[in-house]
Amino acid sequence: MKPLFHPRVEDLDLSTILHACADPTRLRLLVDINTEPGKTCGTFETELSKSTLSAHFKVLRESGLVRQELGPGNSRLNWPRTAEVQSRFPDVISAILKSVTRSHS
Amino acid sequence: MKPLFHPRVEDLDLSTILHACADPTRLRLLVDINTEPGKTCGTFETELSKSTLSAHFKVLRESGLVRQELGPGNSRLNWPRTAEVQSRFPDVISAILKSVTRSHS
DNA sequence: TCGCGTATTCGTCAATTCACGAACACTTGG
DNA sequence: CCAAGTGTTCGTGAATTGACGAATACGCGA
Repeated sequence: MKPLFHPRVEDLDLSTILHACADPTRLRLLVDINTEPGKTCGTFETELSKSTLSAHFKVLRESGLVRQELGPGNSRLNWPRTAEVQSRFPDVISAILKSVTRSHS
Repeated sequence: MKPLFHPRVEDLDLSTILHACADPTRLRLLVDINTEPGKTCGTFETELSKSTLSAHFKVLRESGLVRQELGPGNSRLNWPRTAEVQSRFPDVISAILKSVTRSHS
């Protein structure tokens, strides 16, 4: 099987990361992954089709915001790479996540 | 003449703001505006055409990141609305701006 | 090995984005 | 009033995005 691509920390690009966060669906996914690390793709609440959701996860993964690891039964476990991203761009992701959870409550 | 539209603070939308920041050109403009408040549109270093640049300023303005004010000779003075944006989404913009200036030096 | 569950890939499609030049609008100095 | 300077608007075109269903790939339990 094909290994999933993940950018190295030194290759992270701020514009790419912001673009990944700029979509409401992806921002929601990112918050959920950070709230409940290790969730599989099928466990997210959404109205979107599987293929659309898969594409969004791909954007998050290739931007470096999320690490996807193979789980049981061909599932993907989604882990936040927030700490790694913060090492390159301090406070950016944490501030975004806080703003979302804050305005949502 | 037509007054330029500016969103109210309570109408700011995080996804819209992140989208505005996600373009490298606009991010650069935003940094420049914050570094040197009051610059006119024509004083930014760029290879882009006037119409393209004008469109980018419009995105920044309509997202709420920048206030454009009429200056002498039909020019536009560009002011950051960073403080206002921060009141809705604390630390988001400041963290982004710091990351850009930091990685650029 | 067969079938089920999970997720990706592919092809398509409508909508949006980003770029440009030409034309227009507005202010100001001569 | 005219010309120069500054930006916006409009029409165009190429590229990207975001959505979907159908088909495919993979792991695992029976």
